[in-house]
Amino acid sequence: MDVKLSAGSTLFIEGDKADHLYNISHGCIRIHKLLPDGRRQVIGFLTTGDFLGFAVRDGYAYSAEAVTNTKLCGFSRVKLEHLLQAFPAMEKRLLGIAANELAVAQDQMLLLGRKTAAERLASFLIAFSDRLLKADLPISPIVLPMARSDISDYLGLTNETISRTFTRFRKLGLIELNNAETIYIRDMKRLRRVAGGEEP
Amino acid sequence: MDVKLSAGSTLFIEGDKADHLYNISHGCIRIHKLLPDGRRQVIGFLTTGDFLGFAVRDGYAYSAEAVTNTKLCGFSRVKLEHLLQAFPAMEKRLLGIAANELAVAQDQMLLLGRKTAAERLASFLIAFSDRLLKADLPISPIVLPMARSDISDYLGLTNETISRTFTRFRKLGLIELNNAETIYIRDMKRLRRVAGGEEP
DNA sequence: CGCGCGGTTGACCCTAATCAAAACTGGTGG
DNA sequence: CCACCAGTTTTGATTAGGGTCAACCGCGCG
Repeated sequence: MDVKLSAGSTLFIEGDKADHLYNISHGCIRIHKLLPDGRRQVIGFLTTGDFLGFAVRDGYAYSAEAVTNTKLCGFSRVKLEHLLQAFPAMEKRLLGIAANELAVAQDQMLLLGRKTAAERLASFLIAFSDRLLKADLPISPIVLPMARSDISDYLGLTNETISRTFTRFRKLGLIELNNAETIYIRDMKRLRRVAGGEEP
Repeated sequence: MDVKLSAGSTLFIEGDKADHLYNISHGCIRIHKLLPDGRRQVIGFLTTGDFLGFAVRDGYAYSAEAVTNTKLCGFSRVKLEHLLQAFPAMEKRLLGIAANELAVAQDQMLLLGRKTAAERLASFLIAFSDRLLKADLPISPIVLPMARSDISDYLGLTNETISRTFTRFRKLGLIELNNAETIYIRDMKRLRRVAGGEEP
């Protein structure tokens, strides 16, 4: 079943009954968790081809919102159950996807627990660039669909720190910015070293 | 195939060829990632019954070391493949386990990205307590098998901060410590509120 | 007994957060 | 077309939470 979301709108929120699994046909979705006082952690950004809505218990563990206009393909949980019955090979594929998500999540733990602001932002840019490359999309410039506040909540920082770090990178000749969304990577090698924590 | 590890010894390190999946028969395993300069992020602590060694690519994504003397049951990847062929239901179980791990990892992202030191330590104690409860083990006192440095690297903090926060909790009457390992929770309700970010 | 290691405590520092304001940006309507 | 406004981004000044460095404590072990 197809779902269309316009930028900024909500697909579901944390705790909603998790009756669907979605696959993104086109667009960008942001998933996040909130603390009672409003502090937000963005868990990830999902794009074309990504799955969304794995849930262990009966409720979603996070909220999902559209960053850009997005089209999704939704499978009801019961229908999915039948589908898996019919194509057991799919289960293996889902397991592979979940294991991959897990590895990504663990990388993000390293980032959030131990990396500096510069290392976090560099890692983010590198990951974004690698994702473009793997999707056979043009890799330069990088056009960020999400706001600074989304990036900061993803990296465990504030808007101000993101902004300052961007200008620092600019002054170091690592990147170039036209406007806030459009980024040219000028020194990929050094940016990678920063992302890996090998360079101050 | 059974494996015995004595406290402190290494099961595998990040990048090793991931040819086995393990199930912990008894003991406690710590998994972690390192940055080139030695900064460490502990990804998790695994105990009796937990699985260990899901790997997407051909290498493990983290290192695994024994916290206490540990006994594990190891399945070679090929044998596992056969096992899954024979018992397809097992795949569904593995998927469930992976999805659960993913949810735990996402909670940890919220913790690492947005929680204060006090909230992190409280969350850790609550999670430990809940795990004891779920395993039908005595819940008081909590006996921590791991060192302060393990806890700090798990929570993205330093030993000193962990230590200071323990004494703060002690002074607030939230917990009581006999020695460094043995902890009595004295005000579970407030500790839970701190863990959830609802109390300063 | 004394050594060593892990843990605690103290003094000070630094990174990133907070608070505040200016610069842009895009959209609306006169 | 341009002035205005609201929201986002950038920049600046100051603060604070947790890190770093160092001393001290306490316990187990050779």
